[in-house]
Amino acid sequence: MKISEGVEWALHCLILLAAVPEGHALAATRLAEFHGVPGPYLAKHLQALSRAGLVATVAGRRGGYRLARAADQISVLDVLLAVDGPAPPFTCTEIRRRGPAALPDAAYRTMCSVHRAMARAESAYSAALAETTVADLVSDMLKDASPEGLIRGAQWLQQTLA
Amino acid sequence: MKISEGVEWALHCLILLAAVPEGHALAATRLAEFHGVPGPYLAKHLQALSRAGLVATVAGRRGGYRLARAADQISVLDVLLAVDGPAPPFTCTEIRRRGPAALPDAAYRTMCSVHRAMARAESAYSAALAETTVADLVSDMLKDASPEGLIRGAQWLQQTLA
DNA sequence: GTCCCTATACTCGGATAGCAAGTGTCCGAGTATAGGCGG
DNA sequence: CCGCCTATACTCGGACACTTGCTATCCGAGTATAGGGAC
Repeated sequence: MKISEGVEWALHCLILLAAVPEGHALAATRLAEFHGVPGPYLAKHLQALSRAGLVATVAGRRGGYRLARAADQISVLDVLLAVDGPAPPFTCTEIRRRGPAALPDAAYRTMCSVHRAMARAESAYSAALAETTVADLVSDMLKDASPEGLIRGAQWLQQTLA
Repeated sequence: MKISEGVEWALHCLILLAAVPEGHALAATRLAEFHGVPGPYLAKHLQALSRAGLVATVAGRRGGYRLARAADQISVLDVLLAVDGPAPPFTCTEIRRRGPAALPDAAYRTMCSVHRAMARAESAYSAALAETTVADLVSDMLKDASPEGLIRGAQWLQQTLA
């Protein structure tokens, strides 16, 4: 089990985008250089966020990405589903229907016990991610980050948007 | 994010092994043919369970696998960690330490907010899996399965162990 | 009849190929901007 | 001086190679068993 690295990148990008004032946008190249990650590949994940409707794109010369809705209306779960895909981590292959003890398909009305147990765990996982929003990440970050780092980030942002 | 298919197989194997009476064992080949999965590959995952101490191996002619401890002492989380590996799904690459707003490593005392959010969700996930045991899976399965299927399984097991 | 020995057949265990998905990169289509030109 | 037009430079979007890890398989080392022989 492994979560795509792009999820982490996307979340950090959304945190940064939350600091961009209305009417401005950040290009994929800028987001990449701020985070020190390969630009073209980050663009791929930003496109996924765009398809999912989490960020809006602004075309043209001073274009780029901006949040499509308020930061407290974007949950971490939304980001995970957008970047990593909506497929659940555990997929039941119904192996109980194979082998010498198999029965006709009509005999299997309910999920198998293994599937139920995994589904319960995934619900708990999703719930935890759904109740955390990008706005929460921002406030958590502001609470713990060193003033020095925040100042540098703000200066970079101001200079880049100018 | 995708969980190895072997996790499902391993759980079903443990459920079946829970039905094996004391003093007997089931070979990997038998477990594979009961579940209709490729034998040599299943063996690989059974070895992982063996390394983790969840199942005990019996060598020799009438050998095979049996549970290493009581079914209510084996949690689903144990199985996931044994088969899928102990590495957490989300790995923080500390991208906040890169780019123009980076600071010396000493400035980063706490986990970043993204990392904390993912860690919370994974804790909820692990907790849900830890409180479900193989014994629970067995009783759930017995509750819902059709009598016909249970009879066939019991017959197969009796015939195989004889 | 009982015990011991040997050969056997079966078991697990790790090392070895094949394949799919994630990772990383590139170039083309489209658009807001900036400058130049005409009125 | 103001408005319009054109060329430009920048943006996103999807299509193309590469690497890592999961999937699938095989053969070798080790052991309890079953049979045969000796006492």
